[in-house]
Amino acid sequence: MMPKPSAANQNPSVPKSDVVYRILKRAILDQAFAAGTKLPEDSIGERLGVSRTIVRQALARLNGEGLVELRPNRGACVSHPSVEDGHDIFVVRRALETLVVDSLIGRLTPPKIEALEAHLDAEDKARVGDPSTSIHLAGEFHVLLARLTENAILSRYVTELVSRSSMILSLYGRPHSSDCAVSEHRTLIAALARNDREKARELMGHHIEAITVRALLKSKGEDDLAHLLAAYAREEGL
Amino acid sequence: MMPKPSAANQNPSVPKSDVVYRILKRAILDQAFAAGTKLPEDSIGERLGVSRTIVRQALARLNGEGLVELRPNRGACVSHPSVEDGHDIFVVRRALETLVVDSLIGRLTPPKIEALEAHLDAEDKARVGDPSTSIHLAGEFHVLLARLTENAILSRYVTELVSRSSMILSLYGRPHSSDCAVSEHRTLIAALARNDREKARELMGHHIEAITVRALLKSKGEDDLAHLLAAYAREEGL
DNA sequence: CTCCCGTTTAACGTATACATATTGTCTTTG
DNA sequence: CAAAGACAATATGTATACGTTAAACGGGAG
Repeated sequence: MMPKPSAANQNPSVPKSDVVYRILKRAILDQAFAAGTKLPEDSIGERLGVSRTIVRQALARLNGEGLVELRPNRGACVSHPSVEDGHDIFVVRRALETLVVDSLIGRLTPPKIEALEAHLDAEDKARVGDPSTSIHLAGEFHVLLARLTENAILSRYVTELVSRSSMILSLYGRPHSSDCAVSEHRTLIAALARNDREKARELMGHHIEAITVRALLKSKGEDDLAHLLAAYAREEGL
Repeated sequence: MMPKPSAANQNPSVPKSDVVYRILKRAILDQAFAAGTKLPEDSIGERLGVSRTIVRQALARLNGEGLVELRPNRGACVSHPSVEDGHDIFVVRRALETLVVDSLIGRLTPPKIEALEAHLDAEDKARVGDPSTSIHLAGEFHVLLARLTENAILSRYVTELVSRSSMILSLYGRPHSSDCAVSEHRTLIAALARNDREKARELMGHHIEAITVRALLKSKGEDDLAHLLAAYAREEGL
């Protein structure tokens, strides 16, 4: 049996903890680990050929981003956000992505617009291919948009929210909803390109709302076992 | 010399790394450490009576919140945000705090309003006392407001932004600017209490803008030595 | 006197070892 | 038979040790 999954020793100039962080993050977002899955430091470290120290750091970081829950003395597990968490996330996301649009108006240089359109093309191409890639690109679109504002904090927050949105979508969304319609992205970019602030804001608002509906649609009182039980327990006075 | 600063061993049910995290965070926000101060794991651990492991975790967490800069293989130091960072922070803060107001309208129960007014009274009392306490309370007001939305993500972001704002203020603000005028907080709460959404939004917007001006006022081309040097260097083609 | 390069030193990155807390199970007892 | 307590297994919390990197220093050549 091979001691490591693949890839020989990487350049040590990139800390291992970063590598493990990315691996775990990707695994979680790709739903390789279902929500609630326990993430023991030992097994992960052994599987990845690193010590617990590294895994621990990665888990702490993921916890900071809301992807991993860290229960003291009880181990880490993949986050299982509630429907309420979902609402909270999308409410904040709408505010911040509207700010993204605002920040971008009047500051989108031609090369930036090109980058965006290149991304749209990629999204289109992926639409007929791997659905996993398609979903990933749809999220990346929003991340790219945020990054173009050159506002580091805004970019970081949007990135985090997009990640968590994708968790919400996988938990409560339609089985194979295509996340974001590419056409909505296109019309938004068009409005941005002609510096139509009001239209762009409106489009982004509607777009996020559409995503919200898709992500939380299935949630009309099903599937969120923990949440339902909590409701019943409350009725019983527990 | 005493091996530990004070306080006997605490309950081990609260992880030491949390304690160290809070100590360092407070120290940074109280400006006990100036911006740019190096934070070597060894010395801090020795001083606090914990191992490097603990300090390391705390530093990583602070880095995640933007209070500490973590240069690979070169150690950690207190963040030294630029004026541009300051602008970025306040832009996002305005968007999110406006969202806070929006979320609160129509949902402020009497006990919540009482809590807010109690805080305002505390702010008033502190105004004549310790200026450090006063500044701290002014920030806490915004944190409290955000927490009352019961939106965990929103609350976390606002808390983080308030922390970073205080760093900006200490770096670029007027020497003894009183951060937030308590009166601005009072009028805002009044508007919230009578569910006047438009007025409350407007007041919050103006308030954040006022804070922004106070925090970045001194920055008209002075004090930010590194930034200025960088500008000159750029002119000289360096 | 200045610049370059090998040496030194301090600090980080990582692994490992020990201590401790929690969970599930088994036994015992009413 | 059910419930309470003890024990073992598992996994985390923390400390320490080792290897390596990068900044600091000092000597020699130009």
